[in-house]
Amino acid sequence: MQVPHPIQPSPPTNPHKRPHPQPHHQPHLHLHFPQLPHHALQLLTHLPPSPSLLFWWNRLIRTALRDAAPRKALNLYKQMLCLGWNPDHYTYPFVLKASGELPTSSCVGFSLHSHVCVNGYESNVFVSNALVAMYGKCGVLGDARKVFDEMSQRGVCDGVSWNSIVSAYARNGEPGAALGMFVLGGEVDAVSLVNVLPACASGGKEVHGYALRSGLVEDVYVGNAVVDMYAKCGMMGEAKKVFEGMEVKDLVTWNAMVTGFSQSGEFDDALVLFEKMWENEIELNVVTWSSVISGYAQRGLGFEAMDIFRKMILSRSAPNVVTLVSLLSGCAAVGALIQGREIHGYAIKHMLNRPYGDLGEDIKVQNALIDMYAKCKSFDTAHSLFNSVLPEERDVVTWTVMIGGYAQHGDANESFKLFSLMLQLAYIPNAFTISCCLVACARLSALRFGKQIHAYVIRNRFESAMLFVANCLIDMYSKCGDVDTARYVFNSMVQKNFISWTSLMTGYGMHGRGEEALQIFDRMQEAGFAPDGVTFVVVLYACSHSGMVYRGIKYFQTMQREYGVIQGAEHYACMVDLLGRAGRLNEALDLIKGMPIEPSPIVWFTLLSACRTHGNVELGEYVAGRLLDLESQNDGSYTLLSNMYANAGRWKDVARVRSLMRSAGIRKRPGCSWVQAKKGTASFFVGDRSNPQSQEIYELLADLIQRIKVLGYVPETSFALHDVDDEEKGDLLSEHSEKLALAYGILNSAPGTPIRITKNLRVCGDCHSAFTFISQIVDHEIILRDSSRFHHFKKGSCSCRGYW
DNA sequence: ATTGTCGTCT
Repeated sequence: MQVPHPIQPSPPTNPHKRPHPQPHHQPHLHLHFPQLPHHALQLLTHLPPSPSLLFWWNRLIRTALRDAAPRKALNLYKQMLCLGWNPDHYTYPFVLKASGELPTSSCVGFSLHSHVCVNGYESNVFVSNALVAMYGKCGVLGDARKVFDEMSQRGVCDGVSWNSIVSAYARNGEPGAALGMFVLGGEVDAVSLVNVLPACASGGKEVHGYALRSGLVEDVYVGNAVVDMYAKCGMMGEAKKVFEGMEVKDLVTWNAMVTGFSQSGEFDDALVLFEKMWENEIELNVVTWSSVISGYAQRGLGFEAMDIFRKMILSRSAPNVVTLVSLLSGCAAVGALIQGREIHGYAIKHMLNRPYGDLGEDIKVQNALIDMYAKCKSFDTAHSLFNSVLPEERDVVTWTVMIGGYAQHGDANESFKLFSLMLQLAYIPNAFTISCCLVACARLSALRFGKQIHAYVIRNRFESAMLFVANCLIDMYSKCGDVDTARYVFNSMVQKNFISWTSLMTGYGMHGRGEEALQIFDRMQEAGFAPDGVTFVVVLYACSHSGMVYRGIKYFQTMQREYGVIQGAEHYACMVDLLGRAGRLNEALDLIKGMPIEPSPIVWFTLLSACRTHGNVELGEYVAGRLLDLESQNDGSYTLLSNMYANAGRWKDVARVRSLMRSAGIRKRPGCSWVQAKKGTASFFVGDRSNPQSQEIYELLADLIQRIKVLGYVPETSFALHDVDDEEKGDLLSEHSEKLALAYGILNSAPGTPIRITKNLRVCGDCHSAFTFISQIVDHEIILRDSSRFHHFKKGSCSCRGYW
């Protein structure tokens, strides 16, 4: 068979096959190399290996690389090996580049390296340079450096070698080493600048200056890298200046600006630029679209992200994995299940299980889908999707999204099961996994499990993520009722950030330890952290839960003047709570009336809650009216109003509210409590008799109530009736979920150990009083967490000192 | 032949 000469290939002809239709915009390609890959491959597979024809294999591999199909390139390489061909020093740089572009493991790279050595090409400078680059992209810095050092010992390093090693350090989070090698390298070209600019985290003014002086800034790659460097440093002013000064801009330049604005919080500017790209009829690529979609998604604007996606499809731009992952995270953020399903359909059709597609890419879409379904509370779909991913294809994110989904939106116990299964199957959790488990612990107040996770963290050093993990531990310990251990974790931190301080302060606030919270507030400022809006919410919350009315007012008054933090609706809500708990209802009302911004439902709700506590029906009715105008679907508002009437003995009004609720189709959320004991977590609804120990529980409860009555406990009948629901029988005082949980806790805990109870709603007043008395006669400290705060009952008193 | 810019998840 006649084979075209390799140097000037003439088109191979096959009369039996019509040429494939070629895109119209590539006429030259069509003329010179029609169907090159297809026919050449056919020829090559039928020819005996010969060095003079190796050219064709190399050419095929290069073509695959140009088509951004590295897996295909590697398959070609495999194929040629199978057919008995020997690669040469031209082949290796291509295949090494291909393996570097695969998002998954370095295994391929290692075996290619061994092929290189076996065939004796490691002394070729091109091959060695490609090896350095490949190891850099696979994140194997040590081997990149080893190859580089061997070259430099032989004295064969060229400019490309230096550029490659700089790039290796820069892209693997070693900016210092990258800059060091850049300085050592001496010879500087455009590529050197492009490689070193990402390492200039705190501004690369010098490199930018050099680019200007040398004229290399004219190179559009260099200009883009400069724009991107400023954008990543948050110096959008500088970025914009460079952008406007660039004579040659390309799509990447625009994209870098759009992303820069979006990531530095100036999303409106990003959108302006995006519009401008439309107007200038710049052909947008997948990066542009993904960038805008991710901008919306990160701001929780899932529906807007969806609109951009539709626009993208209409303009015939092909979404890729990144686009879908961004989009799904937007759907997850707003719980947009329908839209999420739409994306799922799109993914099945266009994205998953493609030939030459990469499994390492597929798993990212799968993870994002699982996350989306879990956050949209479709746990069955999420779990079956999770199960459908083969265990060997799962990665740590697959596990983490599933664990996190259950922890935050579903069954936290399920998180624990998954976590232990994950460890059994020898997957390595990362800081995010740990964080999700700690969220689950906090939700259930599962202190024992939380301590096990803490122990795991100590055994398996989390080095660079330790700050993040420790912050999560502080939160977990606080929410599990052990703020002293939270403090211990805080004290032992080598490095603290804003979140560390805020978390601990929140912890003290929750436990009514306002003095300590305010000490932390002062120490935090001494440590150089300026308080912001969130900090003041925490401060005011701590004051109100500790009865520190005067100081709360003081902070509220000075936060704007002295700290420059503008008062938002959330701060007003805290103040209403603070005044309300102290019984200063009219002052709270005046505060709301004087608000410069529209009062949010939560502000009115807080006042209504205070009206109920203090039995001010007249004001309560007014407040309820305002509240229901704003938000008529919240079961809590109706319950408060009804309880308030019950308190005042106005049973007709109670019935009126109940029927109002019924006609609006609103049901009271049932109270539920759970308790940790030796046997694990047990949960109880009102009048619950499903627990196997039910009989003992009710007997113990009756006994306890008899005994505390002697001590002066009087059942508060107003509360007894407050929860009476026409449909619910047996809603008696003694059957409240928290009382059942307490009895279970006493039955199943060793004397002297604290009993930890969590309730989904606010604790009822009668239970609070009963708990106080019971703590006098049992050998247990009782730690009760309700939806508002913690109550530590000890020897006949409660930590909330009446501010509950 | 080899080194180069922009977008993603927990």
